[in-house]
Amino acid sequence: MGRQPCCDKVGLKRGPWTIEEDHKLMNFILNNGIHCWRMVPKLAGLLRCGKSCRLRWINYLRPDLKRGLLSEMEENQIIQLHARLGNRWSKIASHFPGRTDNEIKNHWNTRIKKRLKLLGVDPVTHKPIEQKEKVEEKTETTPETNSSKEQEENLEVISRTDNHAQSEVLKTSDQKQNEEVEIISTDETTDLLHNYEMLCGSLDVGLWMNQETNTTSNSNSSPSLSLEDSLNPSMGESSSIQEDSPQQWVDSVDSLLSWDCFNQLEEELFFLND
DNA sequence: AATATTTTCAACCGCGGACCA
DNA sequence: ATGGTCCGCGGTTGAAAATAT
Repeated sequence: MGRQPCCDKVGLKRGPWTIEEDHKLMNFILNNGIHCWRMVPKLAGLLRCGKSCRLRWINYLRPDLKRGLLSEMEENQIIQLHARLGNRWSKIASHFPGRTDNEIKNHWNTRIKKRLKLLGVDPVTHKPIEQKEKVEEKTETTPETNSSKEQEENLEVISRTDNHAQSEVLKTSDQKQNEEVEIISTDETTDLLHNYEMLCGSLDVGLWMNQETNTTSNSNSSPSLSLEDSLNPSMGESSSIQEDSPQQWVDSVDSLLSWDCFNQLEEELFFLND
């Protein structure tokens, strides 16, 4: 099966999408639905390839996207699912309505990986990391940037959590062997979450929470979700689109297209796609 | 305040599978 | 069975933003 270029790239635009392009794509899809991505840019009057349009729609324009930071509960679920499914981000994302595989993948790579390392858990194998290796890795990956104080803190957390992490991780690594893990039964999920809650319960949550707060509180974006929020994630709802999307373009697009209107059209659109 | 470094995340690339003629 | 086409996925990149010095 020879691979063909997805499109004729000559004359096609690349890079960040403009508000105008977003508007064109949204209008087209809302009016016509999605039948053939390859035709979308031509019909919508965009100088983009179909792939680019698809990605933009799925990761950013879809009205049912749940915006804002992932809650701690969601993070924990991602870890559990990753232990079972590996890097099958689309499968993992399917458990989080309104979240995209790209978003979850990015979150995993930028935050959860670090969090697991901090807990002394290998993010790839979900097995405990030997303490020596951890120190070496820490100095390898972030040479000179880590203060000795930070390293001390890390080691402290690791030593406090290793025992619990080990028992939890050993279980999930066995489960990971199963190739066909399409759907996790409710019982299994509950079981896994219970295990993870036990792990979390033994951690210095305050340290982690502080780090999270520090990294988010300075930004202009909406405040991170409270613990209450994280315990009560609004799975499958897109109610937070307006409140949680401070990105500047949304403000601009709002003037062109009402999100309320979007929400009304949303159902029709997804019925069409079925 | 200026510069350097790190982090984040939107977007791209290329592979492989599904589907169809 | 074969080859062509399209779509979806996962890995990677690089610009912008945030943070540190």
